Amino acid sequence: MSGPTGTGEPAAPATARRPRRDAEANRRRIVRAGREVFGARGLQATLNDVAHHAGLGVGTVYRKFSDKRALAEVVFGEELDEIAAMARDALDRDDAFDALAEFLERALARAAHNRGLRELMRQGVAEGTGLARARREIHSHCERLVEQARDQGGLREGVTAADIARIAVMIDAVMALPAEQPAGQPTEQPSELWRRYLVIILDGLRAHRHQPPLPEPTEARRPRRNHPARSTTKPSTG
Amino acid sequence: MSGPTGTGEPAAPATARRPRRDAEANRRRIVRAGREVFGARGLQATLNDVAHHAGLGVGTVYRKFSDKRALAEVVFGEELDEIAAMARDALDRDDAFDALAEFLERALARAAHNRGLRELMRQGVAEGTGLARARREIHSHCERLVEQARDQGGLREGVTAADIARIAVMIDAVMALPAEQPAGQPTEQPSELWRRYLVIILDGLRAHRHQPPLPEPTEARRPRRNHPARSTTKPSTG
DNA sequence: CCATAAACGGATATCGGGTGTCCGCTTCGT
DNA sequence: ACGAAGCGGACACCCGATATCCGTTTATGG
Repeated sequence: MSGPTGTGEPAAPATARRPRRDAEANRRRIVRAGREVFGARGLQATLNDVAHHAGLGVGTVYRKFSDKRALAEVVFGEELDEIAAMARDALDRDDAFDALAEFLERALARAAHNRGLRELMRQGVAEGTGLARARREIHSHCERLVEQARDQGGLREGVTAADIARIAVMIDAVMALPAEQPAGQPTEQPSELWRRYLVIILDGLRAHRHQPPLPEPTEARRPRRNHPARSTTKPSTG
Repeated sequence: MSGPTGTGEPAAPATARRPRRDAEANRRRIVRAGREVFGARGLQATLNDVAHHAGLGVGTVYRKFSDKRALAEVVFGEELDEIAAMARDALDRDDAFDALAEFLERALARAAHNRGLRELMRQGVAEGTGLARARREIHSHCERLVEQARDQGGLREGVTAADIARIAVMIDAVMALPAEQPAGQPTEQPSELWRRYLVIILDGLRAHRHQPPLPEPTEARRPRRNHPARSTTKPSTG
């Protein structure tokens, strides 16, 4: 991430004096705390929260990261890079549809435990940051995966990489749900309910005999059409 | 919130003096403005906003509705009642799956133009309000619809009314997306993209030959299991 | 071991925006 | 026309996030 250093820290002179050992360690502690706090409480956690969680003073945090955005950029940059790696791995699989499905499952499982990451993806990522780079990498891997899956005949006609991103958004929405507990157990562990809907959606994404084309290839054209929610395999006798 | 009257206004004595004509008219204007403003800008719009939009002073609004919640309750009560009516209508159709699909489509089309309504559904509805009543009515209609659709063999095994609600939440999530415009037109009309995903999900909801059971019937049990995202009709040669 | 610069801590000033009140003015209704 | 009911909207209040400032502590190397 050198060259276009857009990470948020004040640039040091080329002939940089080596910083104090403990200062470097603290920086790492802050990033770690950031990951934990943002993960658990979301982006709305304050840098004060992060500082306290790291066992450090607010001042220290603000000296190393000009503001919350700067820290978030580092924290979620790492996170996104790991997800990009998952996508890269998926490219090696034989069955592209399965690869896509498993990638989604792995990436979303990661997101399920990381509220901040989910919020970040929802509100989008500023161009020119390391985040944007990782996001782009993920997207391009997905494009290739989608293409392969379609060539292999496993994927419904008309599905694009953009769809994959939006499916992630949808699944994310059910993760964000209040998580009602029907009866007893006070355990507040993250619900696994989202997997249920991933299965449903993946089944809707598979190639079948006589599927009608999906509406709205990718833009918001043509508000014409009467029953856009009517689709495949009607239970008709035919 | 005494007795069943839970609408939010300060209760008047039983022998109520008829209010001034203009006062009543203003109340209606406020509700109308509330519907428009909350619909367009979401729940975070202030009562000041609503007042201004209604062409009235803030004081007037606060005299009639103690706070934003009170107004929202009236505004979205009406809205939810209309959706409940849609669900009731659906019960008359012959094919229950189609009825369900069309209900979803109609209700979501409504939601697509009403940001406030969507926000409200996302964050849930306080028990004891008129909203909760309407929500319950919708839910129970959905239950019947789901039951019928399953009996008719059109619906995948294990789908419940709660799923329907969560599907609405998922679709809502794509409505909330920033709505990127790929090229030219500056028109900011509400995207119809969500229909695409409704189709996909409905296809995943239809009964097919040899579908495996959905994971997690309704609660968050069993974190065991290795590939929960693997499902139907593998492109296997069989 | 001391001197000194670097790093730290955290109390606190600042800011911003939503909320809801208050009271002088206007309008309705009789 | 007169009093009560209703209205308007400036503004005081509140709350929480942000970021600074400076006295104190600590690493480092001479």
